[in-house]
Amino acid sequence: MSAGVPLPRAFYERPATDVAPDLIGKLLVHESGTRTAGRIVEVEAYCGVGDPAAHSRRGPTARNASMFGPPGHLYVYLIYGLHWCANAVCAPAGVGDAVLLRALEPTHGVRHMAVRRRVADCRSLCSGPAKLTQALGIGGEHDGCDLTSPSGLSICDDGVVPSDVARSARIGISSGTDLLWRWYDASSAHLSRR
DNA sequence: TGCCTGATTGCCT
DNA sequence: GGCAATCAGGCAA
Repeated sequence: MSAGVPLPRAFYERPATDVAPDLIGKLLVHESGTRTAGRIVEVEAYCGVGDPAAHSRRGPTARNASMFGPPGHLYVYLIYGLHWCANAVCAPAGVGDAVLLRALEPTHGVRHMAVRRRVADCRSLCSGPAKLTQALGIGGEHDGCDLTSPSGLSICDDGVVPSDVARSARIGISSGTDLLWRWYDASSAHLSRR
């Protein structure tokens, strides 16, 4: 089963609100001896300075540096002291746009994901932003890695087109909830749903 | 220097 | 449904 080819950097060099809906249906792939991958079924856009809910709203810091770096790279951060979350950096360097990957439908290495997650239910493997990073073995060491290279972490297009993309307000934030910047595949059984 | 909060999850009642 | 786990960034003193 092919995982397709990595998306080119030009794909990411647009506002996060344009990139986010186009990421639904793509594959997040991690080549680390064994391949683990999943189809993206839920994302949220965070738009740099001006977005009250974005980490980048107050400009670059040591933590969010990669969010202000060139597009097509990964921004990984630690939340609540114990959970890693992964974002695809968008727009030209210096803007601070990123798309949070919130849920995947497991496609490759499901058994390996189950071991990392310590759960058997397929729907619990990647149905949340911190769950998918644990399932794919993503951590702080992957902050800033290039998603357009086929080795390591990448986001690929295998030609599959999502059938039913819907949008809503973002989840888990206290401001900016009036913006409909969450996109998801309404036909998927692997959403984070809360 | 110290306190508070957070793009979450999972266990307990 | 409620809440603890656990820590770095951001801001007040």
